[in-house]
Amino acid sequence: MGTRQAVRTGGRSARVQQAVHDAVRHLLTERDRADLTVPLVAARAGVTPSTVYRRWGDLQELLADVALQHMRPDGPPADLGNLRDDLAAWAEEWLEEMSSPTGRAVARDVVAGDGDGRSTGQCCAYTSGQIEAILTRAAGRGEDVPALDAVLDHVLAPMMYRVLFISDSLAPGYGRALVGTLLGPR
Amino acid sequence: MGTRQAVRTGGRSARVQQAVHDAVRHLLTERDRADLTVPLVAARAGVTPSTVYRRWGDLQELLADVALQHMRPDGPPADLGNLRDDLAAWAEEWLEEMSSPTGRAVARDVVAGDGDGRSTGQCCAYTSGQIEAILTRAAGRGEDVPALDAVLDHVLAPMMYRVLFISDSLAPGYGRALVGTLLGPR
DNA sequence: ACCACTGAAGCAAATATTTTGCGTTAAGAT
DNA sequence: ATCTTAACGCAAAATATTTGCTTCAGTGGT
Repeated sequence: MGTRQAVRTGGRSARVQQAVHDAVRHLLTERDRADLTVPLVAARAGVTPSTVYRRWGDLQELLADVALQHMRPDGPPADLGNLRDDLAAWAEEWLEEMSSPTGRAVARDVVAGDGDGRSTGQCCAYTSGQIEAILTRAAGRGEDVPALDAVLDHVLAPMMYRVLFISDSLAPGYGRALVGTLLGPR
Repeated sequence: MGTRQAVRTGGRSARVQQAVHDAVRHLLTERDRADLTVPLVAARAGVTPSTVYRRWGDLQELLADVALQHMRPDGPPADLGNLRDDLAAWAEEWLEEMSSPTGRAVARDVVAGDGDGRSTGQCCAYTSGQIEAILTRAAGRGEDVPALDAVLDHVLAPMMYRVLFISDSLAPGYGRALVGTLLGPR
């Protein structure tokens, strides 16, 4: 019984994943999402369709995967010196990214493309991680901090609800207002 | 220039819609949702696939349409005599329906299947209508009532977030607790 | 550095699906 | 009762998906 072979993460596999992701992102800028197809993406990526089908299963899961990359935080949350401003800044930035047509589509793709709970789970992990970083930092300063769940319930959830369900443009300062409601008057 | 012809709502069209919806609901109880296809649904409904494609566009939109029926309230919200209990009862009932695997799938279908904002919009209309009925009734009694948006932000949104993004089972009393946070201590 | 092992990609044939043109049926308006 | 045309059925054509088999190239062992 030989050694167990590892999953392949580098080299050609990595290049294919990169090429396919790039192809999706590029096509999404020049065509309507409704007429994206796997063969189209594969052609643009210089890959056979069957490769895409075997790795991602179907277009929905591929879109969810690409959407997740889009949601991955690019760095630790900004440090403005106090909890209220840190949370408000993070919320406003999140809204800025997610309330655009592109952002809304990203959110929908994440929700739509998870047979199991993988993509939504990873999405939660990203945002929870960012919020936790903010809370931990504030606790280190000696501030009173709310529970992570309270922030999810009363700041993130309302923003996500509006992004997913309501297409009206959002009032500026909405994120900051939610933080104000959570933390109470200054 | 002749009279504009109306959309057909009754007779054969209605029967086809009914048959197709029934077929989807039935198949969903005996097969995994991943291997539902339009031809399969059409066969069960006794209809040609092209009929389904022409009326609904694709499987996702059909599933969203069926999911919407599932979310349509079956009556006015229960009247327990005061705002707090009315909201709490409504929230708990909503959770009961939507936190099951079936309920989660329904929510996901509504979000996934809307190219425009039709299905999410209708979904909002249903829930907003129910909440508004509760608020209006309470106002008629002379109670202080929160704004509709406040209920959406701090009661419905957190519940929807958990249904869509977190697969853990929900703590009993979660809906009532959210209402408590919104309305303040009794 | 080379080799053996095998996961992942390519290719192409077999299936399944979606789209489309056209004839037919029946809902709704006059 | 009659007319108009939206919506359905059918079948052919176009696309997309699955699958068996072969080839290619990371990864770990020597």
